[in-house]
Amino acid sequence: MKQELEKTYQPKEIEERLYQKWLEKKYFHAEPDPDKKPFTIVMPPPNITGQLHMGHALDNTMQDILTRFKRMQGYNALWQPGTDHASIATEAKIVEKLKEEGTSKEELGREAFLERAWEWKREYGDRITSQLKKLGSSCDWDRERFTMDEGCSEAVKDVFVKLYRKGWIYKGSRIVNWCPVCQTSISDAEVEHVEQAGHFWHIKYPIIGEDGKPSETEFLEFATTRPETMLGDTAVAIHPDDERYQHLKGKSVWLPIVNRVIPIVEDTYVDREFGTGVVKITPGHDPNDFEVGKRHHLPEITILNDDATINENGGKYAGLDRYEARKQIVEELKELGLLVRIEDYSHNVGTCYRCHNTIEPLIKQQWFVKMEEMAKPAIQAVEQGRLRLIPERMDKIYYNWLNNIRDWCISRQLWWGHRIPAYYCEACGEMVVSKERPEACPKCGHTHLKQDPDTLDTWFSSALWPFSTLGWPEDTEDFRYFYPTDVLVTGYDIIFFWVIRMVFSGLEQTGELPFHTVMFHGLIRDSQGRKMSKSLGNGIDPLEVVEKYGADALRLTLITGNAPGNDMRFYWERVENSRNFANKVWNASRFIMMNLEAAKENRPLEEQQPADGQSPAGGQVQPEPTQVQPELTQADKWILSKLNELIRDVTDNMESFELGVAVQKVYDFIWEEFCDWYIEMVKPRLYGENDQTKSAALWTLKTVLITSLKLLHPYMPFITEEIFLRLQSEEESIMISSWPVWNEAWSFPEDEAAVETIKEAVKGIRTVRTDLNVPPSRKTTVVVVSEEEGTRAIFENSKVFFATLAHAGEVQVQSDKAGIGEDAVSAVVPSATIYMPLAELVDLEKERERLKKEQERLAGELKRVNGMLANERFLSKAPESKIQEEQEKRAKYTAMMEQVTERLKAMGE
RNA sequence: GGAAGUAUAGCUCAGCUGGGAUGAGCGUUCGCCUCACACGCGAGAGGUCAUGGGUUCGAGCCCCAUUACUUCCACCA
Repeated sequence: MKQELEKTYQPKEIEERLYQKWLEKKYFHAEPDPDKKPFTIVMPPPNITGQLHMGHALDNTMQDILTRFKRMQGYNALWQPGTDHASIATEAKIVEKLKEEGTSKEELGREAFLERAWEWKREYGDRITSQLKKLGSSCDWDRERFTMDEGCSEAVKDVFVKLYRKGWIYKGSRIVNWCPVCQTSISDAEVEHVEQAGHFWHIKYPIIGEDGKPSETEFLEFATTRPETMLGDTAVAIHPDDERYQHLKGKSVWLPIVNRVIPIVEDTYVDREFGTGVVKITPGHDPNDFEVGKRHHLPEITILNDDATINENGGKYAGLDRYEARKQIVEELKELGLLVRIEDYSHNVGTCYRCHNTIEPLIKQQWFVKMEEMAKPAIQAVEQGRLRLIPERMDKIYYNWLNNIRDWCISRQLWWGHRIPAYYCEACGEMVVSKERPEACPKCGHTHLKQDPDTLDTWFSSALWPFSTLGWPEDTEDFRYFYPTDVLVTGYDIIFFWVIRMVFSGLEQTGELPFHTVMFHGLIRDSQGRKMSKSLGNGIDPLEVVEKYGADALRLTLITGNAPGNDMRFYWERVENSRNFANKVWNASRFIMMNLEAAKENRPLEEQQPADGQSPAGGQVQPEPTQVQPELTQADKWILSKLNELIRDVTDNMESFELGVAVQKVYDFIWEEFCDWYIEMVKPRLYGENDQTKSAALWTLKTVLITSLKLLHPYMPFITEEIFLRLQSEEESIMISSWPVWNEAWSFPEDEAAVETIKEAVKGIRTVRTDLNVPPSRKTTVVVVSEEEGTRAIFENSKVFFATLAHAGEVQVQSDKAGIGEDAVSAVVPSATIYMPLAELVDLEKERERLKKEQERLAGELKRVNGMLANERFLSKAPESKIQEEQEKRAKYTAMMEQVTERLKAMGE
């Protein structure tokens, strides 16, 4: 406290130093403690390939706010961090790098490739976590986990085997989404449908005549967006009731190019209204056709290789890329006279969510999770209110997905990830699903078993994250104590990938919901409302913001005005405003510290008598300075009372996850009430030589500051800690101090109202002076006239405020207008009329205009209130309190109107 | 083809279960370097809360319809 504080807040050095201290002191670390209630949040694990972006910054700021809030409330708060191996994304990056090096994963081989991947993990795995630290994240780094840790992998194997034994994981040959670039199958959730401009090729196949030969006159016409798939056509379908084609039932068509006779089948899947009402059926490459094929026992012909080139079933087109083949096939059909026309057509194409290339439906042997049974309890959890989604509208999205859920394809043809715990006997082919590699085949006893080459969908392990990180499936103390977790904070974009899968996995595996609340936030967009993306180059690096303005400023920016589930635009101007607020807090503190220092030199400040506070979690709490000093003035009581209300409101808002609203209230309180009013009001007492109330003022300044810093701490951890430590040496950190609690002793409704009255009068005087261009240097005599004795008493005791806040010289308070000149100007406020003899300074014509304007305004107000009170139905139906409220307003406005009118009359109007 | 969201001050957004829009930041106008802060202080201007109906004593908020933009889901080949 010795050193002089900088005039502006300099976050950089402070943030680094404090975070280091927090780490050293282990404040973030949580251990099971039966005497305290736990509060747990699991961090959505960022990808090891990832770089911190604004989405992470928002996500983690919210989690940190909740964690710090609960920690201060006395909960045993655990914020569990970790990273995700992100199998497909990481593997793609490594493959890319290998390509640059002129090699490939095949060349390297599986083992060497995995070694490279682990190297990658070691190199980049903690990049993102070190970036998170720059934000001030108070997660328990001692507990950092990785989805491919031994423990998490154990959980994955355990769940896989359990579900397999239950029959809810199965292996089957089904049509799946195949990404020819990533060279793996992906789940339905991982397919992004993108509208693309394409073509509709109208093609006709000759009908096989009675003679068994293709007709030269009779054709069946249809249209397709993927002509190359004709190589795999095994039928043509019509609707059974389509009158146009009744005569073709049971007949066949000639498949050109491949020269194959394929049947005409009848299926209600065909929409008669669409196109010609004819569909070519390619069971090998279209999910619907696959179903049709099953119903009609059609052969399934695969025509594509894994890299989307045509395979040997494509005859002369074999080896060509899918698009090249398409081009040439269209050309050949045209030559054959079978291409009717080409139409421009815009349609939805499935693309891979990782590499954005067009996926191909392919028939593959894959592993699936049966979803029907597990979906049900997940739906019920929300229906019954046991799981709360914020905002509530997410419920519908949640239900919609679960009600239409299809089996989850979990196998990936990738190397980086959890390998599927299935083993095949090399002798008899028997499959064994087991956590450990079996010694011998249970069927034939052969000892050579080969593990399934596939790995699991990366989301399979993320789905277990809330409990696998706590040691499950072992019955650990951590798991018993911290699980279920409390709140999950995440973006709405991963509700399907992750949130829902955690819910049903948690319910199935642990019998409990993994969390009771999910708080969704939106996206951070650029100033034009566009998504921040690498390709657009419009992303803003959160670390750059931290570097320039500090982590606290970034955090405040991201939270202020951010409503759950809504997107938000990023503006540098908003960060500047946050920085300005930090500076405001800094300077208010600087002012208070300077005065505390000055006072110390004269006489020691009395220590407060703390009263016991009780935390909702029943944990140990720091004492609250609830004892009120006897010499507190009205102003002191007013700010304490306001602060008390703030404590209650902010706590309520935070309990309801209304973080943006809560911080706005703290902001307004500190800047307006505390800085602009209270500190200004208190100055004369501090500067006075022998003011009796000086120590009360100092006590109040310090108490209000510390308390509001605590309320602000979850949002702006660094600056609040820095000031807290400089202000008082007895507590070692604000982050482990106790959260303020509303208390009766700080409730002063009368003093609150009195100071509001004074503020009103001060504002009235200021307005008049400004309107009439009275220079600030000009002090004026102020005469406050009020007929009401109580009001006079308030003003009588507050004369000093008119001097400091309203440029007043002499102040008189009286019950009538005795001695007031006809040419004084006046400020009419609800509680009083205030006169200032300024005639020689102002243009009286201007004063008349001003009063007339005021008269107009009051007339408007009176019209409204009178209208309401004249309405009989309002009087009979509205609640009594509302009516009374309006009546009071009427009285107030009527009185003010009288004053203004009288004043105008006096001025010869 | 379904479903959701958004439409409030020049800009970006808050506005809790319906009760005067004294809403916030930025911008803007005027006056101030007032001994914590010009990253500041004081005083303003600026909104028929998208449109049309309805419910209600009373609607930014509830209901219906419409328009615009955004997003999610969906197998119309």
